[in-house]
Amino acid sequence: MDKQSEQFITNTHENIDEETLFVVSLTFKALGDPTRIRILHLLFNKEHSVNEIAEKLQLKQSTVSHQLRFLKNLRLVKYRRAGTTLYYTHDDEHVIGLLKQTIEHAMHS
Amino acid sequence: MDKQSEQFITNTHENIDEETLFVVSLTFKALGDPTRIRILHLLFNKEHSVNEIAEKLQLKQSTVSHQLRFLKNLRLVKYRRAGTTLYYTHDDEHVIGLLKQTIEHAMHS
DNA sequence: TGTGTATATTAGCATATATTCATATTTTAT
DNA sequence: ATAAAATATGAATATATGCTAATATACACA
Repeated sequence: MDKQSEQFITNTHENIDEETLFVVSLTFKALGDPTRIRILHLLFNKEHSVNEIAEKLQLKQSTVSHQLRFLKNLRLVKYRRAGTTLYYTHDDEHVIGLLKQTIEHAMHS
Repeated sequence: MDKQSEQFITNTHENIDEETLFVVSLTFKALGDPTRIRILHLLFNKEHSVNEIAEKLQLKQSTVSHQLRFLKNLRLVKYRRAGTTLYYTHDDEHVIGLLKQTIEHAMHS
């Protein structure tokens, strides 16, 4: 067995494949910013428009819009339109679960 | 009831306190980098020295040392000394759990 | 004490990221 | 068609982040 194959096999359980690594790090990166955490937290229980989010969290409309685009690209949020208003909700139960878990853990420690 | 108190109360369940927000975002930030994920993943099952990590993951010793310091500051890893060699292990079951969950989820989707 | 080995630290650089301002786009209602 | 309201976008800026080379430190042992 040549060295490369050997290394491949011996590392099978220690290496993550590139694609998984990419997805996992992106997921955590999305949750690694206070503004995005606050937005997602606000969307825990009910939908909010962009302006509602901006007002409740004291952020610029532009900031909220940028972060929502980020979250939407990762399919972590979705929206429904009502006239000119867009109501955003979360769209990834797994990620919301991670966030809830971690908030719980941080609060009780 | 004055406006400030009113706002405080109505926002009680929508706002995260500053300290929790800080801890949560730091935790996710730690997991939001491919290199740190690979290191933690390598430490899932057994301890590794700095050089072992560097060799297995094809990273510079300096890079590994820097990331280990980062992880140690957050108490995500610890080490034992054996002569001049430091063997690192993970040191936060909750965070390792988050990582395992997310890797599992990413692989089966 | 001197030498080799393992790890840590410092400084510099390049890239990534978050926010803001200004402006554009989209939709609705008149 | 035009105006108003809500949201999105682009560009600029400031800061954060990760990597690297070079060097320093810590430990073991002759």
